[in-house]
Amino acid sequence: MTNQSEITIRRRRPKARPTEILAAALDLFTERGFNATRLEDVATRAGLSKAAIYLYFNDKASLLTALVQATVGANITIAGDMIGRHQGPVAPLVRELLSFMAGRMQETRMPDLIKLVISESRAHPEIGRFYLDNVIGRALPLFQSLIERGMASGEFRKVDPRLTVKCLVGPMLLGAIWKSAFEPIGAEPLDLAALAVHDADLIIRALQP
Amino acid sequence: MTNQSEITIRRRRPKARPTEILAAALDLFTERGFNATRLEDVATRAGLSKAAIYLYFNDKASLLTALVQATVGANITIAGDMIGRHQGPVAPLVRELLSFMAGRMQETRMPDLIKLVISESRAHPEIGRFYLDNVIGRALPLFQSLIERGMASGEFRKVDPRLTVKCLVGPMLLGAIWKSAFEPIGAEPLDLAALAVHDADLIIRALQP
DNA sequence: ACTCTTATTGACCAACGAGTTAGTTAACAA
DNA sequence: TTGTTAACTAACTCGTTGGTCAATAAGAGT
Repeated sequence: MTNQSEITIRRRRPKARPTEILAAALDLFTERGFNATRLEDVATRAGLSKAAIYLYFNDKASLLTALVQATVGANITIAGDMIGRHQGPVAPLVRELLSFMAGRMQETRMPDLIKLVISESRAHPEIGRFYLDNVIGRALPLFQSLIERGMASGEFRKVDPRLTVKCLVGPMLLGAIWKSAFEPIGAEPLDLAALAVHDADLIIRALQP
Repeated sequence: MTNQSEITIRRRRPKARPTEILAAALDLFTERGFNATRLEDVATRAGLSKAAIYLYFNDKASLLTALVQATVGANITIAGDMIGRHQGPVAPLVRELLSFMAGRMQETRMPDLIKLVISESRAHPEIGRFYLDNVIGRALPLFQSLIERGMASGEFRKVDPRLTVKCLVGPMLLGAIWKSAFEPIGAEPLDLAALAVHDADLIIRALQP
């Protein structure tokens, strides 16, 4: 408020702008939600004017699209590598992957982004479609291949891999929504790491022949 | 469009209004989302004027609150009865309860309502809080007591009941979001009944001593 | 110093939609 | 028939905000 060093000095830094804008947008979208966030506020937080945002993005929705693109892709690629590289029994890898997910959920703003995508997928189908194709459509088959590998080697009993994958991932989705939607309004904190361990434990046991 | 019988005849039917308004609101909220729905449209679909809505509801948000209250409370009570009445081994009851949930998800608009609550809990904390207290805060302990009963009788092995409940419910939440957020934009349909059966199956197996 | 390019902005607008109000009409009782 | 009340609406207010544009200034090159 009384911060005198906040006097805006016009600067031309076209390279740095987009990421600054996205960072500000992520902050505000997760704090107040997509609709309640005024582009004006994104601008001030990013240290430029609202009009300048339109030099770098087409409209409000494309901010969200860019955010999803920048954030989620990387994690899936890492997970894919983990799975591709791995040899031997798959049970430890299942544990490792779930713990990896839990870690990302605690450290990054993935839960908020997931909530945003779910919330806005009606009003902005492009965003939902992108998420469906690039996150869900990649993550689920990845896990599914893992289960199938375990079944082929006799490590796991025969089950429907598609349903099993959803049972494996469901609790983590619950965790994400818990963190992003319910903790902010007073729900007791949920230990995602512990949930991941327990989840992996239950599913692996359930898959013993 | 050319429906001549649509000439609006003013009627005074105060008893019927609220439910008609809520029905219209539910339709539109789930179709277009909460923010994108104009109160004007709710009014026309309900067959009255926007101003009349304010005779029955305080504001837009209270429409959503009323919707949640009317829809979710009943189911939980039913589930509570099922659990209270039940005797003997709990495994069959777990299956029955999950299948009951799946049924409600397929037949009613619960998935859409859940998505709405999640989406709007930031902008309208009262709604989120209500859901937290009356749905989550009732449903989870209910399931938890069931698990604990099974553990006490020796039917289940000892596990953390809180985490286990979340692993049990998570897949159903995934199902709800799948139906409400992703199926409308082209995701392959998900058989919730089959998911419920599989989910119950996995968890019960995982809980064998 | 002086251009020239382009990043940046202040000021604007059009549209929109939640909520209000003053007036109108249905229903019913006396 | 008429008066009264409660249900209802047309038409308005008013704050809000996404998006635009002409004007401005920062920096690079000369």
